[in-house]
Order: sequence, then C-alpha cells, then structure tokens
Amino acid sequence: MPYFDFLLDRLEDFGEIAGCTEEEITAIESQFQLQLPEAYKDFLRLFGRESGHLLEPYAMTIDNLQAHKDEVTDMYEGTEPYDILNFSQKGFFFGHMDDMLLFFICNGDDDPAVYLMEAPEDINAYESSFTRFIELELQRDEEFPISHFLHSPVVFFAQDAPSIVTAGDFKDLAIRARVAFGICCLEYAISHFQLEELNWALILPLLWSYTADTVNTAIWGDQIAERMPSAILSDYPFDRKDIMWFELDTYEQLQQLYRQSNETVNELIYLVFRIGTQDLHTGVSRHSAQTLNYLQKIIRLMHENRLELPVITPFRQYPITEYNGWGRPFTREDLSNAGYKPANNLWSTTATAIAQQAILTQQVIRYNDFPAPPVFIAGADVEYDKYSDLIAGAIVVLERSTLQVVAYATHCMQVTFPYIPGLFSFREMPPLLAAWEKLSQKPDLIICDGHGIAHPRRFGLACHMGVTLNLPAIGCGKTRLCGHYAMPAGEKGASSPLLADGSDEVIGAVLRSQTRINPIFVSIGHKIDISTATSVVLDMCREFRLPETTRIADQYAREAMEAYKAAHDTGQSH
DNA sequence: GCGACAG
DNA sequence: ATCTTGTCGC
Repeated sequence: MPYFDFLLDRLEDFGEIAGCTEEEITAIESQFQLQLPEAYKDFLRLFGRESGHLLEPYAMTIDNLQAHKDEVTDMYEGTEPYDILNFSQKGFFFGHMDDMLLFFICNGDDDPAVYLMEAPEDINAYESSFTRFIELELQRDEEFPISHFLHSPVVFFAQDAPSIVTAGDFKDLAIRARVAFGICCLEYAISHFQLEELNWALILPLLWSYTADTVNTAIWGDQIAERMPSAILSDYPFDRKDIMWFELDTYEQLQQLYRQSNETVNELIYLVFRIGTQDLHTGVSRHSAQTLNYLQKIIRLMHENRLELPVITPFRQYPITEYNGWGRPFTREDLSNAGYKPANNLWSTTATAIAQQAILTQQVIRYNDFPAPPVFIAGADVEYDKYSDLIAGAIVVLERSTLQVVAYATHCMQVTFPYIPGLFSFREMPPLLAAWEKLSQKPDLIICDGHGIAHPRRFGLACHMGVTLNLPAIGCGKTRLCGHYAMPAGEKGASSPLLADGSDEVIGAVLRSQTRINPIFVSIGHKIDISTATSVVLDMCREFRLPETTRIADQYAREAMEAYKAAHDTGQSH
C-alpha cells in the first residue's frame, strides 16, 4: 500500500476496518467506466468496505458510491459543470459531507487533487492530492475526535442516576430519537433561562413535527432553515423572494422571539436543525457520526450552562436499527408517557395543528394528476352524537354513471379534537381514516364534505385527506369559511369564482348545483384543478343540492352511529 | 377591539 | 355537526 504506508502502524486506532478485494475494485471501475487513481485504490484496499472511525463524516465506503453518483445526477444533470465532469474529465464522487460532495478527476494522475462541490456553480479545490486529503482529515479528527466521544466512559446523566449511561449509548438511538433528544435539551434550556413566556409556538411544534410520520424531512429542513435564529437575526431585511414558508408578520414575531431569547437557546435550535438534516441526502450510514457530533455539541452546551440533561431511557425505545436508521415515528406525548418530563406547556395544541398544516399544505398538488376519467368516486361524511362524544365516519364508493354503491366502510369512535374553524380536519380525519382502512375497493377520487384550499391557510379537510391518502380529492362545502364572491346565476351549472380575502387568488368555485337553490362551495383538495373539480361535483348532483356521494355517505354514517349505539347499549345492560 | 368562523 | 319550531311553495 505505498500511498498509505504512513497509516499502517496505527490501523487499530480506527476500530473496525475492512478493505475491498481486487475484484470489487475492478467492478467499480467498470460500473463507473473509469480508471481509478492508484492512491484511491490503495485506500479502498484498506478501508473500502468498512473504514471504522477514519473519516467518519464523509461516508466513503463503496456502498455509498452509487448514491453519490445518483445525487449528483439528480441535482446537476444538464448543467455545464456536470457535463464536463461526467463526460470529458471523468469526475468521480467518492464521498460527501453535509450537503457537499467530494470528487477527483480520473485523468491518469495516480494521486489526484480533491475538489468540493456545493452547487453546480460552486466548486472549489479542497486538497492538493488524495493522500494529503486523508492526512489532513486525520489531523482534524485528532483535534475534534468523534470516536473519543463515542467510546468515552464519562457518565453524563446526573438526573438519571439509577441507569448509568455513557455518551456512546447515543449511537444506538435512531435519528428521530436524536432530534427529539436535542429538542428536549432545548426545552429544558428555555425553562432554565425562564423564557417560557415567549412565543415558542413559532418554532417548537415545527421542530417536533420531525419525529411524527407525516413529515417530509426535506421540507422540514427547508422550513426550519428559514426560521433559523441566524437567518432571522441577520442584517439583511426581510425579502419576500427569499422566504417561501411564512409571511412578514411571522418574520417579525420570530425576530422578537430570538431577540428576547439568548445565544445558548438559539444555538441549540441550530444544532437540532443540523441533526435533522445531516443524513438527508445520502441516508443514515452506520451510526451516523456527524449527527453524534452535533449531539456532542448540544451536551457540551448543556454542561457549560450547568443544565441537567433529559433522562435517556424514553429515547431508547427508538433504536437506529429501525426504519433505515431514522427510527419509528413518535410524538412528544409518546415520550412523556415513557418518562420524559416536559419542562412546561410551551405551546398549545392548536399551534401544533397549525404547524402541521404549514408543512402539509406545501404538498398539495393543484393540477389534475390521475390517469383516466375517474370511474369510482368516493364520498366522505361524518356524523356526531348529540348525547355523547361519539363520532362516526363513512366513506362510500360509487360508480360514476350508475351511482351504484361499489363499496362502503364506516368507523365509530370517541372524538379526539374539538371543533375549531380552520382546524376542522383534525376533528374529522380520525374516523374517516379508520373507515378508509376498512374499504375493500379504493376509489379514483374522493369528495369531502368540507373545503379544500378555500381555507385561511389553504389546507381544509379535502387537502388533508388527499395528501394523507395520496388521492385526488375535492372539497365540497355547504357554507363559506373564508373568501368573497358574487352570487352565480340562478340556473343549475352556473358558477362564480371564490376569491381569497385581500387578494384576487381564486380559491374555489361557488356552484349552483340545482336551479334557484343556494349554491355549494367547491375547491381543490388534491391532484385536481378547480374546473375539473367543479364538473365532477356537478355531475354527482342529480336531484338534490348536495352531490350523491355526500348524501349516501351521510346515510351510512348515520346508520353506523345507530348500530354502534345499539350494540353499546345491549353490551351495558348485560 | 370586534366580527367572522367548513362540520 | 346537533336540536326545535315555524313558514313557504309545490
């Protein structure tokens, strides 16, 4: 191994290592159609399969090579740098760190220079040669050794006296659990500095949404990035073009929050963000040393401020062996049931729900996205019991032209959320989703009794159903929630646009479903445009004001409620 | 501060 | 969503 002789006498420092066979190296060369430089081949012979603690931040084992190639292709294909690297200069992407990719050029040089690519237009020389790169990274690791953190015998948990925990135990936690641990530290810090009175609803629920299953981590990362203290408190004034995910008033509230907060707390927010986004691009490899690195910084920060750490036991429920390292989804409530003691009530249920809407509304698709004219059209409706907290959901699937009932399903349960205008879907979704699970024939499209984007935050029940079920969805409401309109003409089929308050944005259609009968309100739920949605709803309005889907679903929901109550009563009397 | 507010 | 009561037009 002439290129790495200087490493040979300290191989055991790196923990578990394993090299590639010559066959594997040849296979890589033919897979990527490149002649690899000798220095890199030497590296692979020593560390290609498993590189232990050497270069932990970089994910440089051969299993990651295709992922790196795919990522570069996804992001940069068609750009000039990509074409040059790919075709004429034979760029080879051998590792990544954060969002940056490392590559060299296979131009016959046996120990080529290493480059760092952050964006197509942002490529920089990193080290003069591959061996120099390894050498310098080793020095950096000695200054800031993750491996020491991992194997440290130091006991960190004053609060957790009965079960002694070492820092190394964090490596068995899933990424979701690490993010959650970081947020818990943040909550403890807020409480310690007596900052509970500030408006934490602006950031905490959004942070917590990471651990729940409905979240798209890439969108989470984008949203949190825009809410970073460093971004909000920077000298650049608010610019609508740079901010996709909130309005000016939210920006001003965030500014207030971070100004009244302190540096430690703001730094903790940043570190949680880093843990959550670290493995976004290439997945969780081994124990994800870089997220541990940030966790280590959090722990250090907590110690410097003499803050107690959360007990680690509840987090152990979510090991890194599940869900490819991300861990099984869970909520803050799950943690507190398992022993996490939240500092205080830092935000309300409604703030959490609104934060969820802010995330999910970005996933709504406002154009037609279904293969053929929909044949099986579903209706959904929910029935309430006046005398109890029972709620019954029904979904019915109709054949479009004959209106024959192809399938239906119902579910009766206790209500889980109060009626709050604007948060309606959180009340009606649970029984509807439960009914959906029981449905034998899934529809092409669903019409919901409530609004879609005709909603203050553009995320009504129909959007929530559509996005959650990944199904084209239409909102069809009986009364207005928001927006303004001119009365449509009196004849069946006439319609007028529903316009957003304070703008000309079209958020729905006011549709005369029967001649001289009060109009109904149609809006986009998901994967459909407003004109298609309007014509589908009109087609389902045969003799009555409401579409048959809604009417029949209503009937089944009422039936289900009666049946459930009857069964419950006889059960009690015996 | 007040009104409006899907089911 | 739920309830009750009354009125209008067919």
